[in-house]
Amino acid sequence: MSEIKQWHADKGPQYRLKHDRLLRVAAACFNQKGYSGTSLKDVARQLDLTDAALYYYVRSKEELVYQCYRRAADLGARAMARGQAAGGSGLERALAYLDHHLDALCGEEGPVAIMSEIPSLKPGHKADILERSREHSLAFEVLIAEGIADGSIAPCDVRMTGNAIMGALNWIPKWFRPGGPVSAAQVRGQFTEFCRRALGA
Amino acid sequence: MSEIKQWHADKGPQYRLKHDRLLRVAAACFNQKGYSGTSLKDVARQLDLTDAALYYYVRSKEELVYQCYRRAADLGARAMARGQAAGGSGLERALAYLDHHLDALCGEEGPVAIMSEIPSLKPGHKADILERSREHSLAFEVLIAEGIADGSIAPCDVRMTGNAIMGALNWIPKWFRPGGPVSAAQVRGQFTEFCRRALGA
DNA sequence: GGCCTATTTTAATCAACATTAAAATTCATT
DNA sequence: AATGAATTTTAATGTTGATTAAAATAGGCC
Repeated sequence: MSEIKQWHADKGPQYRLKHDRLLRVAAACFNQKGYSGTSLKDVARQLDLTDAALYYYVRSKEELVYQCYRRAADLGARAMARGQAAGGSGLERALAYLDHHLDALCGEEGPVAIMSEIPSLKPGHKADILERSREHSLAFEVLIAEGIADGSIAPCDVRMTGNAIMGALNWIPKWFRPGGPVSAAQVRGQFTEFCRRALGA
Repeated sequence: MSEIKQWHADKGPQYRLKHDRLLRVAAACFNQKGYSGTSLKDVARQLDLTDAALYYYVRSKEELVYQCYRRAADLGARAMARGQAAGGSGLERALAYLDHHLDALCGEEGPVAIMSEIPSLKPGHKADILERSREHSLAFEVLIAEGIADGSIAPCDVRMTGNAIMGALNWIPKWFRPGGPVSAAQVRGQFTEFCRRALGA
């Protein structure tokens, strides 16, 4: 990550804006067309740029993917932090986290990349993303465990339950389209409702 | 599909066996290394073959993916059929389906491909897989609706709930490894248990 | 053993993108 | 208007891995 900081450090706010836009557009492309299905030209076209121009913002396609995933991980981590900081029982905090994460997934922060291609990241990047993922899953499992301890969540296999809910969450970008038949608010409400039922004691 | 029938029709049982083995190995590769991360050479190596030899079984890499997905869809459809045929309330049938599908996902039928790369299929294949997917989702939603009608499932947004559970299910091959710390039987039991809680009235 | 088919290999070929280098343009600042 | 940094384009170049064609091998059957 220090590499990226250095790479970005000196650039102005203009740069940052466009770079962020790039990540969102790329995430949308990867989610919709698949990784191998999206060429840099595809991404560039949506930004009114040439494919070559992307290299001003990114070292390689691999790094573009990596940064998309990193962004996704950051958003997830932020949601998790908020959830943990929320008051109430374990269940309430878990749901608060989910609500925040859903907001990121479906809301204005733009599309978030589904991490389907972690394995084809280069070793260092892969390790980084995998570590963050594990951390995230673990944090969620802790929330569940705390909920069980305080009686707000029904006893269950924590690992399994965590995996199930994370899976359901990760899959959302597959079927949710902003501006589609279902609104972000609906998804948010109904999904947390679903989880409340699934977890509640 | 008629194309594949023709392609396979005259081949003997030897062929069929190896072809089936190919699909399983390929599915495992795609799930573990990602689509772009697995070259035909990778797949071939695991079969003690040369990459070129695969073309005796498959027209192209795209078709290999397609057939993996088709196999996944077939297994899903079979599980669904069994679930529908099972007796009991809507909830019981839904759970029966899930149990069968989990069996296929984690059991001896070998690894089942995660459909992450549908968008990069060629139009005809894409349409075919998408249609089957929709059919499958719809069938599951019907089960849920019937469960609500007969009082075995708590009222909920059927579409949303279906998507959530299908997402959780589809994600399983991402974290489940046969021979890993968690047994297939455990996953099966705990996952259906989870769904029972989530759905039950 | 000889013949026909099924299967696999060897050795090229090809094509699609990713990537790079150099040149052109934009744009703020003076 | 002139200068220099930031941004983008044009025009090659490379590389990876899919694909193909022809040749080699294996195996059942007469």
